[in-house]
Amino acid sequence: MVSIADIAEAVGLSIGTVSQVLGRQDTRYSERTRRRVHETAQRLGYRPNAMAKALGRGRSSAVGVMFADLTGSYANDILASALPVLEAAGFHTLIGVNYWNPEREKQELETFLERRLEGILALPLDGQLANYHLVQEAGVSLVFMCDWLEGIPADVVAMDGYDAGLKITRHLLDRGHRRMAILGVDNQSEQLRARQAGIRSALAEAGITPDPALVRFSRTSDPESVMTLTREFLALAEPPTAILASVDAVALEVQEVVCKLPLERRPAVAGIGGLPMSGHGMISLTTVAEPLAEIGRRAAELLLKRIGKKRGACRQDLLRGELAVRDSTTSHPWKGGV
Amino acid sequence: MVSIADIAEAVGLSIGTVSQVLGRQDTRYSERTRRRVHETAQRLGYRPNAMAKALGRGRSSAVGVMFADLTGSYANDILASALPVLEAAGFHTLIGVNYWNPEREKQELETFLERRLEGILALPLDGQLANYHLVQEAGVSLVFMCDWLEGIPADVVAMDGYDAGLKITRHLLDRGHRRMAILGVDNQSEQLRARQAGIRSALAEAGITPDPALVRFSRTSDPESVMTLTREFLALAEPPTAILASVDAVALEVQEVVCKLPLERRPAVAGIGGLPMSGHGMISLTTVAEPLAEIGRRAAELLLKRIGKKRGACRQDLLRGELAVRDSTTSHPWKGGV
DNA sequence: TTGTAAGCGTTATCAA
DNA sequence: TTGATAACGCTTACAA
Repeated sequence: MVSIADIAEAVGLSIGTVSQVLGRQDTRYSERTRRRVHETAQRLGYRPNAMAKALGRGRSSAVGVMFADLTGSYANDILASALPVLEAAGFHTLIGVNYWNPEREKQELETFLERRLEGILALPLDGQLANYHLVQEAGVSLVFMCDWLEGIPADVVAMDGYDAGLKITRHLLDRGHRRMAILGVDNQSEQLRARQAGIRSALAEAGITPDPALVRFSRTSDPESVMTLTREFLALAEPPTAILASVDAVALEVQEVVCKLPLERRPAVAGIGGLPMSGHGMISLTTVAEPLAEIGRRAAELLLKRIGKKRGACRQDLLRGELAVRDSTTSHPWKGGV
Repeated sequence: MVSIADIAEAVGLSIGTVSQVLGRQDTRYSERTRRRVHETAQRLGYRPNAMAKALGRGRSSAVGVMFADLTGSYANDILASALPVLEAAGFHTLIGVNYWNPEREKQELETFLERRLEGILALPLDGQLANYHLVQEAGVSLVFMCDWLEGIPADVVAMDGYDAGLKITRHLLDRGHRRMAILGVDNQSEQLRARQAGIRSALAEAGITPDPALVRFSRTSDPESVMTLTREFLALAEPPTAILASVDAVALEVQEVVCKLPLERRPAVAGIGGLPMSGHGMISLTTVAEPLAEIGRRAAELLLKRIGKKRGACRQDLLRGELAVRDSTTSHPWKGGV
């Protein structure tokens, strides 16, 4: 691999000079020198060594982004809007995936730290305070996206879950539903808690006390669990007229069951999140869409600010999601209200 | 940041000793020394600097994986099976995304090279020979996944597109379709070419010469284009009884249009790829599923071999996809054949 | 069993 | 406008 030293030798200049010419767009060297250095670098096929550079400068100029998985378009959409911001500021971005495994989350964060990343954007697994303690002890800037950890003092950019819960529930109420089932997940992250709170508030507003039999929590990422609960709802003496899931993925599973029923027995279904799948004409799930692009952009900007000046109060940036009304709550027998 | 030198000083040993103790599981040092070094490292909160380590050893122990985007579960599933293999061999994995932009693909590959990655797993954009020439000139091991570039001598692990085309077409023929529309995409990658070839072979087998009016190519990633073509098919004097898309994403768009039609006018729809969405009960698209997990695992293994011994003939590992028969081709008026 | 010292490929500082 | 030289944090002979 050709190094700066090879260029220096080939062109008959010192290493320092070559480094300077190649590293800055300074004009403190003669036109002739600069031209010769660049030409030689080109000719020799020189490619800077990022690690040596980082070591020499004392900073990696890189940040990390941590996701639980890469399904749907979560990671895709967030990165699409975060990357340009980060790159414009001269940062390279490493992507970490923990596959919902706390152990792996720790491991990935650890490699982030070993690579001396200057900041981390993370969608944290719920309950893993220790992992992010690690990050903060290491003095690395941290911004949570989409969710957060009570107890870790970091900036947050996320959808306003309370508002989302409120919106979707009011929508169902508006359509005349008085008896709706609430399907949460046992993964009790702050974001999900907020959504639940919003849902309950909306019900309370309408003077409805949720029937305990209609409030259940499915095991995370276990489709079977969701289907079973759904069937139980439907088998009740007085089944719900609507099923509201606090996460789109769960709502989609609910639909798997519901779509087998004859039209007149199907409850309305709604979710929260805005998975791309929910927008397909054959699924058409009513939901509140998380503004992922906006979240990614703002999170990146906030991280840059943090990297700039470490200290300062934590910002909690909650963005409103948009209600997407679709067939799953409108083209039903009770269309137009009771 | 605490370094190996800090530990050495604190414990009263030389830097070399500390490095050895921390870096190997050798037993060539006294029990006492090893214990003290480890304890001190722990106490001081030492975290090795990955970049310094790489520089010192002359190898990065890292590889890169390049994707076009992170939607669906392509990247997710491939990584899920590739990462364990790579990690077991002591490699860290960097993820690159090019968002279908050749310029960005080049840029990302360039940073891979600047970080001195030892190998690259890539799902290449079609037609960008130059980008991967770059990689090979740099002497970095390369394995293509899912698709490949004619002209770049690299190992390949992908679904057998020809076989997939054959399978899905035969399935439609079996169900009695004689007049089917073929919807490709103008992105003519090798994988897509192979699928088209398979489709044509199956038709030829059945003695069918495709009606030119029924073979069209949509602009990649342009839903409008797909919908328009679909409507044109349906508006023909003699409309097709089935629409076969060479990519699931396109088939899903076709379904967007088709699902609005009354049942008796709906053609069957089929795709190739196996997007997770296609398996949802409300979509239920017949397709040939790419064995992503297997592709990821094998690609990683092949890459490791390549990193071991650079030279050797290129392997082209084509895996059979599995036909998933679903409602989109079975629950139709012509169910059971013409 | 431990220490010394020469790299690895840069950047940065300070003379010349 | 250039050239030495000391970092950066670690590995790895080789010497003691």
